[in-house]
Amino acid sequence: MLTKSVLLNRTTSLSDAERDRLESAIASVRTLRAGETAVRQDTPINTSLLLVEGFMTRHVDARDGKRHLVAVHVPGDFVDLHAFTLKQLDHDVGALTDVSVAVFTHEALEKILFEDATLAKRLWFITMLDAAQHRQWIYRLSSLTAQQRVAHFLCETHARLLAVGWSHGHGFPLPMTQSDIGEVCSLTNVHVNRVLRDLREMGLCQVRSSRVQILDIAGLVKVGSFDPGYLYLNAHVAAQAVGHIGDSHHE
Amino acid sequence: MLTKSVLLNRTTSLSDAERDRLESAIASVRTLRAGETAVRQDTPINTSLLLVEGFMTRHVDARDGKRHLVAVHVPGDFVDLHAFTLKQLDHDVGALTDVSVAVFTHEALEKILFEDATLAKRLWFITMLDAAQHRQWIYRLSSLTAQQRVAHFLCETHARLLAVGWSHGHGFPLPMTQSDIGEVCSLTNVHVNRVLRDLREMGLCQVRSSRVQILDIAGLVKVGSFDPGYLYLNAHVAAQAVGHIGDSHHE
DNA sequence: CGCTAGCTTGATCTCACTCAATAGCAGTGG
DNA sequence: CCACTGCTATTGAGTGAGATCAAGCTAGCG
Repeated sequence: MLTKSVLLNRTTSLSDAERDRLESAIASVRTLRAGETAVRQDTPINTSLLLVEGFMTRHVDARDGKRHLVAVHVPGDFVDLHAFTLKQLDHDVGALTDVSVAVFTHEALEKILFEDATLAKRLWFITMLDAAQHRQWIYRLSSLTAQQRVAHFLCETHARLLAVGWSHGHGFPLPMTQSDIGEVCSLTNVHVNRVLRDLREMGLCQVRSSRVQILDIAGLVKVGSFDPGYLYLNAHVAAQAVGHIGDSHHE
Repeated sequence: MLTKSVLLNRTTSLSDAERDRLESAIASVRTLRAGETAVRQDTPINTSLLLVEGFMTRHVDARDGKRHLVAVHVPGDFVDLHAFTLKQLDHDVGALTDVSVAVFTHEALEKILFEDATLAKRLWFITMLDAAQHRQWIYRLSSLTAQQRVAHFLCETHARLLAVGWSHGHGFPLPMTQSDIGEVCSLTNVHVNRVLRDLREMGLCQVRSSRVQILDIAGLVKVGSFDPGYLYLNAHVAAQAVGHIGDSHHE
């Protein structure tokens, strides 16, 4: 089953029994079209979604109609597990591409919480990873320049996709427009464009139509001041994410 | 006991039994001097701290020596409960004032997780509140101007202090320098100074030496586009936080 | 073929930063 | 008591990174 491998990749230390348990808690698998809103702000919900395939976003809408992303989700992410305790969200969840998601009822999660504290702690951990990423996004917005922010975001996304096998070190899918990237880094689409040109001319990476090609990961990491510690990756993936492992070891 | 009332205020829906249970899990109470670092980044820890008295911060250090706050903690906050699952933090925790903190061993928390799933879920919820605040900080940095950011931060802090009885609607303690506020809002101390002057001249609030006096909460809320939904407060406090309850009802 | 969404480049503007100087105030020590 | 130090607050002048405005380009698609 597809979800199984996704769960395996994401939370590496999950035991077989735990994976089985989680998988059997899946109520259904839904698909959404690109652009659809999966969960709307301030709406009571009693399910949480695990992203199986595709990309999703979480974003807050500003009063003036602008929006800002607070998270980009890749396959294997539990996109709104935090709703299990919050019961309603302070932001929207949307599909960036056509996606398929595994639906967990909160009832089923409650059962896990009461019957398998170890697994519950893992789920809690997953939501804490999310918070750690939020903190890094705060750091990115507060302390980095436009060029550094974009580089940092690309490094982060690359690292996370590496962890789930969606990148092999040389490039990865990124189904986002330059305006979308702007909504992550708090930049206008115009300025994102200029920054991407700079990164290209510096020989670091090429970003075009839904795909990022990495030319010099170590350089990109340096420009973005990227340190993957906050992603709590295993050492091997972390090393690869910052370019400390030669590409020749892989594929 | 002091901690009891703090716990009561913060998580309103805690039952007596749960409060007792939590309180009995306290291993010790420590004090720290203003400026001390309670928890250092990337250092393995096996305790979590509940702030009983005083103010604390969580901050990430940038490469260039600058730092940026990712959270300001008020009495009643579980400042590093997230360490229970993460085991080491991606940021520092420091004391803004002299503080006293209740120490919980992760062993004791583990016991709660295994024996009292309902209480464990409340603790999980508390960590999710934290994440919700992180998201709002991202929104603040990305979508608001300097003036709006400062107003928003003041509204947030006021709302949180209202919830724990440290504000009565007209003012509250805020032991932060203008540079500290700058590290929250990603502004220089010089600009924070100008913004505070503006807010004063607009008749909204006065911020001086560790104390904020609120002159027009509704106006401040409006300037900061503040909506306390993300704090998940009870309706009464939320209404008071945005100035929808006349002051005459209180004190 | 025309339409639309996304990408690209140039010119101008502005909000907040930087640099700089002064003032107030608490603590400290002679 | 005053001199001295250090930290915080305040105000002014000049600067710059990124926004805004505007125009043209490219490519997919009905």
